[in-house]
Amino acid sequence: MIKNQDLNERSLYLLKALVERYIQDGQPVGSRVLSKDPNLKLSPATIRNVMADLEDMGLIHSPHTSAGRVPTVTGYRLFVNSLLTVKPLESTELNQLQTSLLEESDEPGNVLNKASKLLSDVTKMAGVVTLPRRESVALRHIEFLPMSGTRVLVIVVTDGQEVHNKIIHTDKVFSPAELQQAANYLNSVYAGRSLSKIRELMVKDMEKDRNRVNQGMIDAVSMAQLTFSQKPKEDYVLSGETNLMGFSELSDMERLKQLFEAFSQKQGVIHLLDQCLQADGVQIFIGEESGYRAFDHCSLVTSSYSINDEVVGVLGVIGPTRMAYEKVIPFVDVTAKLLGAALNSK
Amino acid sequence: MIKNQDLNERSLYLLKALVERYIQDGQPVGSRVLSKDPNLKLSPATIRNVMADLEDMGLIHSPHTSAGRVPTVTGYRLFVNSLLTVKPLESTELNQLQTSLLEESDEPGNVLNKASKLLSDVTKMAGVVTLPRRESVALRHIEFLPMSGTRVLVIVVTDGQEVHNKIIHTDKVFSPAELQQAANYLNSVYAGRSLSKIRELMVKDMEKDRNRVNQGMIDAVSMAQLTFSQKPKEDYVLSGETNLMGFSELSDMERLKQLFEAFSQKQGVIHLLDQCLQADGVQIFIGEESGYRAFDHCSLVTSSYSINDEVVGVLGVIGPTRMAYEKVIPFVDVTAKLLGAALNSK
DNA sequence: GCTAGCACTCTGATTGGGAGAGTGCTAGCA
DNA sequence: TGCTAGCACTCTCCCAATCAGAGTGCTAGC
Repeated sequence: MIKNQDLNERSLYLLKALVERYIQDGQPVGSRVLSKDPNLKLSPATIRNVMADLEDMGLIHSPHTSAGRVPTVTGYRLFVNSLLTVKPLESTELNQLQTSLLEESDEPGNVLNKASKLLSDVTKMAGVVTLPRRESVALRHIEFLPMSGTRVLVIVVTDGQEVHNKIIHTDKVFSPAELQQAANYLNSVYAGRSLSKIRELMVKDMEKDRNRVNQGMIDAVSMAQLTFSQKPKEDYVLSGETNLMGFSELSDMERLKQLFEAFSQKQGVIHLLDQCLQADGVQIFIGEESGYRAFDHCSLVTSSYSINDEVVGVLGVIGPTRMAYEKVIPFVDVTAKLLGAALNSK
Repeated sequence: MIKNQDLNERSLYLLKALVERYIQDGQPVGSRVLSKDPNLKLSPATIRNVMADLEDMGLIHSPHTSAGRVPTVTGYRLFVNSLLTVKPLESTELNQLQTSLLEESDEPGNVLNKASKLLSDVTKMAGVVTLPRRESVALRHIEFLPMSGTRVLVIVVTDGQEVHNKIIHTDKVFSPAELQQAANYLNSVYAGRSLSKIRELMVKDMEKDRNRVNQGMIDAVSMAQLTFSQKPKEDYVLSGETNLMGFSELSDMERLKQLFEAFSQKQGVIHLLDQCLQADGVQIFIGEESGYRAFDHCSLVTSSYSINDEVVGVLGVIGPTRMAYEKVIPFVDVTAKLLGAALNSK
């Protein structure tokens, strides 16, 4: 990896100017243009020499002989890591964000939608927000409804403002009253705990109270186990995909198709986003760095968000590698914090 | 409107051949090509004369002087209305459809997903299925959960395999027990009725039993009214949008963007689909016929589907005007019937 | 009423030239 | 040694011209 020590200050400044310029107008940047930089009192010829060095180091590259230079992924990376001067949000913008996220809404789960839309609207790129991981989120309420035969509809309400439902197949047929009883039992004992905790507790409780266990409790627990046994399907909310169709770097239909297919297949994207769960603060994938072909010509700026100090999800922005990182990064950062706050306060 | 009486048999046959040919290979069809049709023993020159007539009537048109002919919307319309020879599904295909739709799944609402995916997979275009209208679907279960302050989370389970939830704001703060009671009351009295019926009944019941009404009932009914007062947001499941990116007639990025924006804004598309709720059997919009700019270069083949003999939703296929109507039409028709059956049987 | 023939038109692919932009290299200057 | 001026070179983009191919409309004749 290239560190900034490997380059003198002038080269770094030149790289910075070049990347900024390229991000601004999307054209390969030539030596003449850069020579006009007031901080850089150099002739085009000198700049060409420096650029040749940068090219040797793989930081920039020229599409063809007479076409100025364009940053490579490595170039962007160096830029983002050490040259970028982040523009913090203005307080008015921040207030606006805050109010629009905290605004009341009559549908649970809508905060996520709003966050996603916010991300895409502000950046004019695509916004994405993963649903809070059910695992680490507290159970608020569980409910069993009889369907035909041994099929039972389970409704799980969690702290993350989410209502999940699935169908389980029980061993025997339960009466509505029995189901009600089971739900009551589970609600009274386990509400407020995280799902992973609950799973753990259930085993212990059954062991410990073995002698005081009755059939109703066994039924209740076995139904809960059926419900929580499989990992819940992770999912995300995406918005502003269509914004991506406006970018010339994504105008290749085949590429665009692959990108959109990735969006609708979801698992690939989820896997990518999951990698950001661990990371602290803003995480960035530039171009091929994501290792995911469909995203080769995109960058992804993400940040995780938390409910009650526990990281539960990731949100971010997807756009062309040529994006205004200095604005997007702080924006994603703030939005993640605000979303966490919005989910906490409920 | 042009009727087939206005044209002699030969012209009609020629139009049919032309449309079929154009659908097959997407190139403007010239007189030479059609003259090779074994049923049409005519020289290219004669065919040109006939084509000139068809062009005068607005049924076909040529992109430029030396480029063969292409059907216009009116041409397609005549073709679809009276010339089309529909290919019924083979029984093996039908069985396959049936099994894949009836297949068990552990998530409610998944049948709709599957239907949509089926539509897109088979046709290689986009598939769409509207969610069953809650209005005309029976209430199975209602549940109130307290949130902070006067906010109450309402969960409504309907016959259409759907779990809906929304947040209402009550006038006063209710205890969990009161909420439970209210739900119990509503479930015992109104379960099994359609929502529109329930709304009607609630008013009557309150009038009739005025003397026997207690506070609990009033609370229950007022909460139900809060829940059912607004028209529920209609929605649909879309799949295979990306298939549309492969069609040359939709390769214009601006157009494509508008189409995809329409998909994600939803209301326009919903409005369009709603028009098919009334109609019996398969309904087709060709190109501009839909009156919706974003769909100008698309056709929409739809059919309504029913639960318990009541029409509750619409499903269909979206693709370029140049599509294999003779296959798509019966397929959409059958899928709608199968989906109805799948929803009924649960 | 059908067809053969012909002039005409339009597209699309190919070619060549010229303007513009930007480069690499070299030689000279501080 | 580092910077710069100058110059030849290369590549793209745009334009115009050309040409083959496809398909038409029209006319005259069967």
